[in-house]
Amino acid sequence: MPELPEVETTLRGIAPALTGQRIQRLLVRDRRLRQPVSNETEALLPGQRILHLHRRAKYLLLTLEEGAVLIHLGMSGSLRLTPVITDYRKHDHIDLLLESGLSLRLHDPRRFGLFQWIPTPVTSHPLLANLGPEPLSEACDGDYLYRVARKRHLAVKNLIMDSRVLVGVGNIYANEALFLSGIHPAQAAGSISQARYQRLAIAIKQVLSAAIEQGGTTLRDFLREDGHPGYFAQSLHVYNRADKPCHQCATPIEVLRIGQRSSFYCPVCQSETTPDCLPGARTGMSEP
DNA sequence: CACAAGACCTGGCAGC
DNA sequence: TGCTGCCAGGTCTTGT
Repeated sequence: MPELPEVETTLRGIAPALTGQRIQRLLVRDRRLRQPVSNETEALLPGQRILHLHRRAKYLLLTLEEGAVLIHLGMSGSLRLTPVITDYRKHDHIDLLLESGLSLRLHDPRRFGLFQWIPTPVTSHPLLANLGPEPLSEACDGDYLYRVARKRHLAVKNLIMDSRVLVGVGNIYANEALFLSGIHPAQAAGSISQARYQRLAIAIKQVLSAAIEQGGTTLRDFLREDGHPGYFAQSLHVYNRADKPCHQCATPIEVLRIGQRSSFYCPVCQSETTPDCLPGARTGMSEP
């Protein structure tokens, strides 16, 4: 599943093949994505040079001579480079053919992804204008989280998954970061101490960084098949581990619905009475 | 304004 | 074996 680390890994993987390349042709086999691929997109891409690529939240941005291409992988999307555009599979919706002969191909079974030309400056685009800070940036720290959580009553898990507050933290990493910082996912955001938010900020960075490092696995995958589950699963402490023993205290992991999403937690390590110092003993990634 | 729930879509899987 | 129904994921939209 494309979470931030996978998007970052994808970016690093495709950037060398795309940077500086001129787009020869855009082939749209199925325009029905989260937003239909616009006529503008089809008209404006061919002939333009890709100046550079970067990531914002889970969006990939290809900066062109005029405007940019905004790509999102949704829940099931993947990008890969292919030398042959005639050999395509089901759900290979888009091919962006480059002058090198390689093609950037979007594969997305559930079609929640996005592939759209947008004008510059991209930061004023509605989809990008209201995004919170990057979790790996200095702007994301305990003081910031504590500040935005003041007087908020929603579950802390929902707070850190709100893209206006913080981008890139999906369900898996929200669960993991809350475990590492000893916070119950349903606890009201405004009731959590500043010290605990310091731990949470560190845990978010830690879990995302670790996953990006393991992205090497994904990197190899996305050039061939779409790299599916399992690649980071070995490192997960709570996600998808209902009834299995907590890596820290052996208590069975519990599951709860918060904001329509499965939330996994250890009832002992993640309770309001868990002292701030207890999970601190964790080295981060105790081996399963 | 804050928050919750719904919608979108398909593949995979459990249960019959 | 095939059918039904549920679930997963991210984020925008709608409802309370």
